[in-house]
Amino acid sequence: MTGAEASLPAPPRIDRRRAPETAAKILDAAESLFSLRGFYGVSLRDIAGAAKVQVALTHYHFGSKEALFRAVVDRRADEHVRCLAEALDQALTVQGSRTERRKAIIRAFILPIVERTMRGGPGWKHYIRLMAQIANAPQQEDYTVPFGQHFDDLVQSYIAALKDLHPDMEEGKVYWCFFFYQAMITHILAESGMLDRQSGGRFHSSDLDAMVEQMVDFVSGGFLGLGAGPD
Amino acid sequence: MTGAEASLPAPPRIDRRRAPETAAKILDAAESLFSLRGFYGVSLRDIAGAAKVQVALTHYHFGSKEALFRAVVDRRADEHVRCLAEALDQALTVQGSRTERRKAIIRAFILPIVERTMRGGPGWKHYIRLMAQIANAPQQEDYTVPFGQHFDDLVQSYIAALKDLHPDMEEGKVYWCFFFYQAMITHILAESGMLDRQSGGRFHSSDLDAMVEQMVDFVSGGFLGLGAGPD
DNA sequence: GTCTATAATGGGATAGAC
DNA sequence: GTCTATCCCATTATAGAC
Repeated sequence: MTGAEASLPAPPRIDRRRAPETAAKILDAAESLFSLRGFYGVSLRDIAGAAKVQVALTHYHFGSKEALFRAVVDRRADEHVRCLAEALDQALTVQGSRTERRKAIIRAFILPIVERTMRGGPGWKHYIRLMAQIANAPQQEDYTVPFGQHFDDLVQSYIAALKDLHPDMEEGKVYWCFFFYQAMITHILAESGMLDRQSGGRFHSSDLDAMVEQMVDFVSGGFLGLGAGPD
Repeated sequence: MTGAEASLPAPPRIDRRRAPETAAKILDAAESLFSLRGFYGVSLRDIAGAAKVQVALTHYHFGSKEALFRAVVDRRADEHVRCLAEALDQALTVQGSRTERRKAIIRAFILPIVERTMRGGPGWKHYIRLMAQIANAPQQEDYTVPFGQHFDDLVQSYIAALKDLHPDMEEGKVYWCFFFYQAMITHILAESGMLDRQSGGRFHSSDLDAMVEQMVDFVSGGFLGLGAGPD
């Protein structure tokens, strides 16, 4: 494959540093593979192979497998969190009935994620799937730590907004509602294909646009089921 | 426990096979470890170490790592599925308003699982967590196959019951509701600790008894949000 | 600073002892 | 039929070439 490397006149240091993008290629490959098979299901060889670089370059650029995993999360985390925070801010300006305002907050949590999954390019799609997988990991595996740091305080502001909107609800029930909502999102974004199988192919969990409004209505109804008062 | 087997006059092939329980010990250890770290996150050495048997015995008794994983699932799958089927049958005998009947079906899906998790002993707890982890695995990883086989047709009967109860709902919306419900359950049973962190320890996702009724009310409300008609 | 060659360990699986 | 000693390869990590 590397045939004809016979005559090499004098290429001094012509393309020294031909790897400004090596680290990015490794990150892209790691993001994609980790999101599909999890931290343990992917080896550095798999990642290096997909990125078409030497195995040990993963080590050179990131230090260890766990550090690489963290780097994958960190690359997009700031934008991810900031974007959700902005969506919440905007939702809080919505006027209307309590149901309308509740749905606005609910939608503000799922829509930025779905938007990035569907229209942010493959990298974002993989990143979101990876987030879902981290959130699903039982207990506090070492590698899941970065996710909690970036995310949990943002969730607090969503819950606070929903508490303000429902002073009549028991505080605990607001927590349960949002917890159930997050659980739905987490599972769905992991793209397990469950709906696809069980509906015999008639509906697809990857039809995220169609899903968002169903989900908003379902969760809003769930709040009513747990005691949210009338408009 | 089986102490005092001293005087055995003529034990021809008496304790040949002193390992009737070796396989069970391996299964128990595998069940526990797989449920915590997934298929890839556990090595046969880990399992053998936890079971206090030689590494290669896992191979002797089960043939391969993947076959062992299947064996773990298969051991309890029949009882698991049968128990859910019975719960559905019983729920369908409930009389009352449509909301009451809907909640009965919803409860019949989560309650048998929670019962086994909480009061079926550690083995069941680990098994349920393992089921959740399989359901969360993206796409069709090889090792996830057994789960789908055992489970999907059972889900069909739940969906059919809910369709019967809601002839006024669009068929697709019933699918979405049940899909959302399953997603919630799946994530929660994986025990991610998300609620525990985000509520500052005030509520625990491991308080399953407290959770069941919240969940039933939430999901029932979700059906209303997606167009289920009045009682 | 960037990459290649190589080490040291842990992985699943097997051949043969009892 | 049950278990032990061993194999070969994949894995992460490092030491040193450019």
